[in-house]
Amino acid sequence: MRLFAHLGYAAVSMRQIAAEVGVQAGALYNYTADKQSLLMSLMELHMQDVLDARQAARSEGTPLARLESFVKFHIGFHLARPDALLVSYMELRNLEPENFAKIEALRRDYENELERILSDGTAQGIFSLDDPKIATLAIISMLNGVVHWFRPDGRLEQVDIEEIYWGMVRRAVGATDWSDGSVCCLDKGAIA
Amino acid sequence: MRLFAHLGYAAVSMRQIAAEVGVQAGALYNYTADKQSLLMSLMELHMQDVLDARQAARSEGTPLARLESFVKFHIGFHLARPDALLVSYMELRNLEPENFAKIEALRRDYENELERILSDGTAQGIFSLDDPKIATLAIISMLNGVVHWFRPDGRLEQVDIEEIYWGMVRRAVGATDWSDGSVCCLDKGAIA
DNA sequence: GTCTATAAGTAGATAGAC
DNA sequence: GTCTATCTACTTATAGAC
Repeated sequence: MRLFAHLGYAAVSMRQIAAEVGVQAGALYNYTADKQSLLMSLMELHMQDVLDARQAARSEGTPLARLESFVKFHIGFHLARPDALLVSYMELRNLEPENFAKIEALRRDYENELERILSDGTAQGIFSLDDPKIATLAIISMLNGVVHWFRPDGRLEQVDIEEIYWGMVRRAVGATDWSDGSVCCLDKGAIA
Repeated sequence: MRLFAHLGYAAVSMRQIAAEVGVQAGALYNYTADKQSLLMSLMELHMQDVLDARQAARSEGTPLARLESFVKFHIGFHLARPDALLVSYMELRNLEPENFAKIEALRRDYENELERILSDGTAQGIFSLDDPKIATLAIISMLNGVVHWFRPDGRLEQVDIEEIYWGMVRRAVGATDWSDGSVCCLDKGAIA
């Protein structure tokens, strides 16, 4: 996973992988049918990991509370697995069509929760979104970007990063009902 | 550029590139010293393209106006060149160190404008951002995500997409002074 | 279950004819 | 300036000894 994340699937040879785990190339084939299966296993296990962890963490509540839970979960979960996130989003094009379809389905399951939250919140007038579908993709992209700059020994702790991103997402969706009692995005008339 | 964008630099052979442009592999070496130089040329020309176009389009004004200009420029420019954007952000790891440093410097020049806008707006109290540096990266990530789903023949026009993303960014930065006269992100006391 | 050796194919890059 | 042919190295994957 580390090699695929840093160098890319196509640029990594079975010999490099073997050297990294301390065996010769031939020995790898006792554990995987071929290189493609290895990539697929890594991605499938990770996606199942994400879905299971999210299932355990999700809870009912207002769309705003569910959104906060989702955003902080996504950041926190992937800050602990930056390589897996990089591979999951950058190596999709190296999956054979059948494998691609499976991973895409899992990814969609995961992202559907966010889309549902945004749709619910918009329907209830809690969020102000023109297009919850695109907002879903935009938010996921924004959150995923964290892996490109995050360093475990950097100036920010995980919780700081969760709060910064949560603040931006909360505002981006135009939430009108803030947990701290403040309000957002009223037009002039509403105030006057 | 199309091959690198869809298949990845490492997965594309010089023979494939030659076939795509209608020559034999050997003929390519009349135009590029080697494969790495070809990637570097593509990326460098694109980055210079972005910087030149942005230089021509940028204007003075409030941080909010400058932010709107930047966001819509970024979306519009890259919707016309999705392959170039994909390569610029996904093939950085395939650049040799010296080339990587050059491209990174150009990318930083470009993104520095956004960071400056966010810093200025925060200093003036127009935006509410905890960390303009991270907000810069978050916004760029969000905007770049558009290439993963955009299809020229899809349901949305370029201008629709610009507006949707601009709306999300405008709210994400916590802008208090809206061009249409509405306000955002006042706390309860300010209204009462 | 790991090794060495190797098969069969492809990679980037070059040489020299035309 | 493009071609064919080729060099050298490396690729994935397999075979068979231990």
